[in-house]
Amino acid sequence: MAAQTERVANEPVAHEIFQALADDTRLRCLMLLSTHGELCVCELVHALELSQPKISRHLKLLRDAGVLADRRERIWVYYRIREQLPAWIGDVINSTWQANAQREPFISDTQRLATMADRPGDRCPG
Amino acid sequence: MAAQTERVANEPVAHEIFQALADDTRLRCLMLLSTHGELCVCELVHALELSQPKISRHLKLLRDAGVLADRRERIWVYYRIREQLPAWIGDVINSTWQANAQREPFISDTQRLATMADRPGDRCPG
DNA sequence: CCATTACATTCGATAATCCGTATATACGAA
DNA sequence: TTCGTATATACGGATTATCGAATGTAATGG
Repeated sequence: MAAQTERVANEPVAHEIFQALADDTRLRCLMLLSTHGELCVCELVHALELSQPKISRHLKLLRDAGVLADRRERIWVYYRIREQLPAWIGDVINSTWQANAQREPFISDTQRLATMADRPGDRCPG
Repeated sequence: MAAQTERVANEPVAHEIFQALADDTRLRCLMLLSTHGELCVCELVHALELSQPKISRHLKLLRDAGVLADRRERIWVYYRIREQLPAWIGDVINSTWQANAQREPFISDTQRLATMADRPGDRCPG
């Protein structure tokens, strides 16, 4: 009798996926995540040079759209591309990365992330 | 001295492409065009069962985004996916079609197009 | 307890998007 | 020229997106 309210995690509707990718900030986050596996909010804030609330809002939207998953570890929240993401969406993300990784703003985002000091994941900070 | 106003048809920015695909009507048009090569406005109006101004507006947006090209033949205007479209965008469109062709509303759109009477391209109408 | 750091959310304003309706334009036939 | 069909555009209103600034919450350490 809960058929109406049951949440079966339907396949996402295509145009809603594209809407999730249709923003510069979200796409920049996604591009970094597509090659770095997992990143916490503060790493994305640093790499994109944008305000923390702005990044946070966009990550939430990507999570609600079913594209990202998150995980808290100590004080950090790590976002990643959802493992159960339909294959075609993964293909779209990968095609986009392949074709745009060498263009701005993705080059600079990648570089700023690479040269970021005191990243949470770093071992043996001392 | 016209460097500022020169139009070099730059590679489109990724998030702008996704924005063009981020609408149900536009995506439905694009899915039909991805398998039918060329369709005129009235065929899309029939297949999608939407108003002509609505279809027309969305086609214009896709053309302005660099995704579609158009061609007039007699009283009809045929739209098609632009040949010079960057490969990755073609890949995105094809992935989307492969993964969604068997879902609504794309099934019904395809069927209504197939059963449309008096299509402009038809030869020997008598 | 308090302070700090990381992250999330709310609020209010601005801007962008989308639509229906009405009208304009283009072409071909008579 | 006048009409009919096909397509494009303009207008106005409703909805939705996005943002900066401020505030709220969660975890850690002292």
